[in-house]
Amino acid sequence: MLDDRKLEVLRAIVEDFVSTTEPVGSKALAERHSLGVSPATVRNDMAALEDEGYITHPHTSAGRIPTDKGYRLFVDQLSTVKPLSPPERRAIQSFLEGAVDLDDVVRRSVRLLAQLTRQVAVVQYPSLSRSSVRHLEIVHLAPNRLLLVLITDTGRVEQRVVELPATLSDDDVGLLRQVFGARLHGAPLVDVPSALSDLPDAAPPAIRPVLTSVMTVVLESLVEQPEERIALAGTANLTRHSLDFPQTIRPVLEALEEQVVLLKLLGEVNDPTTVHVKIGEENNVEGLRSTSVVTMGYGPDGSAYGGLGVVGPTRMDYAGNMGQVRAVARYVGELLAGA
Amino acid sequence: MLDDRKLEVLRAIVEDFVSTTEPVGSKALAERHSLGVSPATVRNDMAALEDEGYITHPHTSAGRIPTDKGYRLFVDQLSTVKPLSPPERRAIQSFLEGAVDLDDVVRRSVRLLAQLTRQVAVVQYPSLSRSSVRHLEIVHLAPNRLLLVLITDTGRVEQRVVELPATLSDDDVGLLRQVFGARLHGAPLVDVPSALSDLPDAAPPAIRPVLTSVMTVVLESLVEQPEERIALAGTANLTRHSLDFPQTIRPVLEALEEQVVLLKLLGEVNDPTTVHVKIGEENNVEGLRSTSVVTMGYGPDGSAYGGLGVVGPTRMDYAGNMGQVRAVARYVGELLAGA
DNA sequence: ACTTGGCACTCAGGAGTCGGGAGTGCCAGA
DNA sequence: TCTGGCACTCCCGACTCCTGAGTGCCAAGT
Repeated sequence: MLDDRKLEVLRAIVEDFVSTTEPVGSKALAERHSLGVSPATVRNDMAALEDEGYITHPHTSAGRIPTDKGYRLFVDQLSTVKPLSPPERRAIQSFLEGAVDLDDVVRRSVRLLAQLTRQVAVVQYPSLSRSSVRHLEIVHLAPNRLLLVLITDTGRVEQRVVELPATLSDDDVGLLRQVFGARLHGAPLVDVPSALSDLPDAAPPAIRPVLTSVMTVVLESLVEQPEERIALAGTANLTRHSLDFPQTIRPVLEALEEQVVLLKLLGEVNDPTTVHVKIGEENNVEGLRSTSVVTMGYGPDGSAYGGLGVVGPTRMDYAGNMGQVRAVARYVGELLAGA
Repeated sequence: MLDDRKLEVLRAIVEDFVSTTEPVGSKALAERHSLGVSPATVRNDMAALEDEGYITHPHTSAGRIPTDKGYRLFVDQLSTVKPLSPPERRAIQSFLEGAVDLDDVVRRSVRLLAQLTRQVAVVQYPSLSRSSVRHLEIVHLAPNRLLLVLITDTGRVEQRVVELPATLSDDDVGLLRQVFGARLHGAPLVDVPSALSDLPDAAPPAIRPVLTSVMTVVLESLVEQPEERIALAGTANLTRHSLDFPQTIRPVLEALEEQVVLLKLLGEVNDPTTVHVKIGEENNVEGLRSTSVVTMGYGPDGSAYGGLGVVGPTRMDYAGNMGQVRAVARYVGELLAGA
C-alpha cells in the first residue's frame, strides 16, 4: 500500500510542516527534498496518502498537512529519537546540579524542560505510593496535638496535624516515636499498613487510643490517599503560534490547571523506561485534543518514581522533544536515586 | 475643574465599559444612567474629562474608554469596596475549612480566589522571615549526613541536607538536637542569628565543627536567603476577553511565570491591612503594563505573613475584586493564625 | 453661564468585487 | 510507472463603497 517513497513523502511533509507551519505543496516538496521525482509523481503519492488518511488539505488549493494518523506513523516508523546536543547536555547538568532539595529539583527540572523543548512542561513529584519511609518525625505541638512529618527516600516531606483524644506527656510522645520509628524506618509506603497492623496489640495499653488516632492519620492521608503533586512551567510557550490552536488556548490552559488531568496524562504510562507520545485525538482529555503529549517515567533503573513530560501543538518537533524529555527524565531519575 | 456631574459621568463610563467591553458613547450613557441631562451636555463633560486625561477614544468616531488615570480616580474616589454576598462568604468558608495543612490552605485559597474574581490569582506562602520556629528537627541520615527540618508557626516545612566534616554518633545528634532545640524553639526567624551567636563557645568542643556546619546551613538557607514560595491559579481567565490585551497574553503569562515578579507585586505592599491596587502603567513590571493588580497582605491582626492578590485586565471590576481579595486575605489570615 | 438641539464631519468595519497565484486532479504520452 | 501539460478551484489580499455610531462645535434657549 505504502511503498518507501510514499513514506518518504510523508516524512517530508511532516518535517516541512513542522518547521514552516504552512501547508506544503507538491512542488516545494519535490524541490526541497531531493526525492528524484517530479512534482506530478509527488502529487500522486500525496493523493494515495490522503486516501489512507495520513494527510489532508484545509481547502482545495492549499498544500497538505499531516493528520493525527500521519503524525502517528511518523513517530512510530519514520523518526528516531534525537539525542541531545552537547550544549543541551551541559545545560541540563548545570541547571540541575545546584538543587538543594526535592522542591528545588522539581522546579528546576520543569523550567529546564520548558526551556529546552519550548513547550509546556509538566513534572510530577515522586509518588508517595512508590516511595519508602526515610523518617517519621512526631512533634509535640500541644498536649493534645501532634504534628507528623513524613520524610521519604525521595526527599518528599509531608505533614499532618493530629488532634488527640487525650493529653500526652513528652515521654509518651517519645514512646510513640520509638514504636513508629522502629516499624516504619525504611519500609515502602505500600507496606506500611501491614507493618502497623499488629501495633495496637503490641503497645502498652496506656497509649493505645492515642496510637490508634496517629495510625489512622498515617494510614488515611499518607497511604490510602497519598497526595500527588505536580509542577508546571512554560505555559507562555502555548502562545508562540496562535495558528496551532483552533480557537484559543483557553481549553488547553484550563486542562493544564487540573491536577487530575495532568496526573492522568503522566499516569497512563505503562513502561516507564521509554518515551511515550499521545497525538491529538488520542488524548482522552477534553481540551487537549489539539495537542500532543510526550511523557516518560523517571526513577532508578526502570522503575518509576513519577512521570514528566511536555504538552504542545500536534505540530511539534517529535524527534527533538522526545529526546529532550528522555534526557531530562534520566537525569532527574539519577539525581533522585542518588539523593 | 471636575464638578460632581463630571465625576458621575466618569463613573458611568467606567462602569459601562467594564461591563460591556465596548467604548461608551454620549447617547447611550445619557440614556442608561439617569443623569438628567442631554447627550450634548454629556459630550461637553466628556471633552473636559478627556482634556484632563481621564478618558480617551480609540478613534474619532468611537465612544470613550477610561485611561489608567481614569481608573485610578475611579478606584480612589468613586467606588467603595464591595462586601461579599452571602453565597460568596459561604463559598469561602466551605472551600477553606477542609484544608489539612499549609500547602492545602494555600492551594485552596488560590483556586478560590481565581474562581471568585475570575482573574489570575496569586498567593504567597507565609514568608519565612516573618515566622517563628516551631520546631527544628535533626534527622541522622548517614554517619556524616544530616537532614534539617524546620517547621514554622505558620506550618511551613523547610528541609536541607547537611554534609558533615566528620562522622557523628547518634548521641552526638541527640546533643545537637538539644542545643538547637533549646535556643530556637519559639524564636522568630529573624532573631535566630543572635540566638545562635554564642553557640560555638558554649558547646562541648567535641561537636564544635559539626555544630558550625549545621549553623552555617541554618543561617544561610533559612535565614539569610529564605526561600519564598508562591502559588498561582486561573491563568485560563486571561483568555476570557482577547480584546483586553493589546497583542496577546504572551507577555503576561511570561511575567506570571517569574517568581521574582510575583514577589515584587505582592511585596510592594506597605500597609498590609488594606487592599492595594496598581493600575496599568503603574506596574513597574514589564509585561504587566496592560494589567491591573489587586493585592493585600494577610496575617494575624494587621501584621503580615505574606501577600495575595489577583492580576487581570485594567478593565476589571475593581470594587468587586477588591472586596473578594480582602475577604480571602482575612479568612486566610485567621485560618493561619489559628493553626 | 450652562444647557440643548442641530448639523456637518470623521472614520472603523462590514459587504461586495476582483485578480493573482499556489496548488490540485486528471489525462495522455513516454 | 513516471512525467509534463492543462484546466480548474479557491484562498487571500487589495480595493472600493457605504453605513452608522459618535464626535465637535455653534447658535439659540433658559
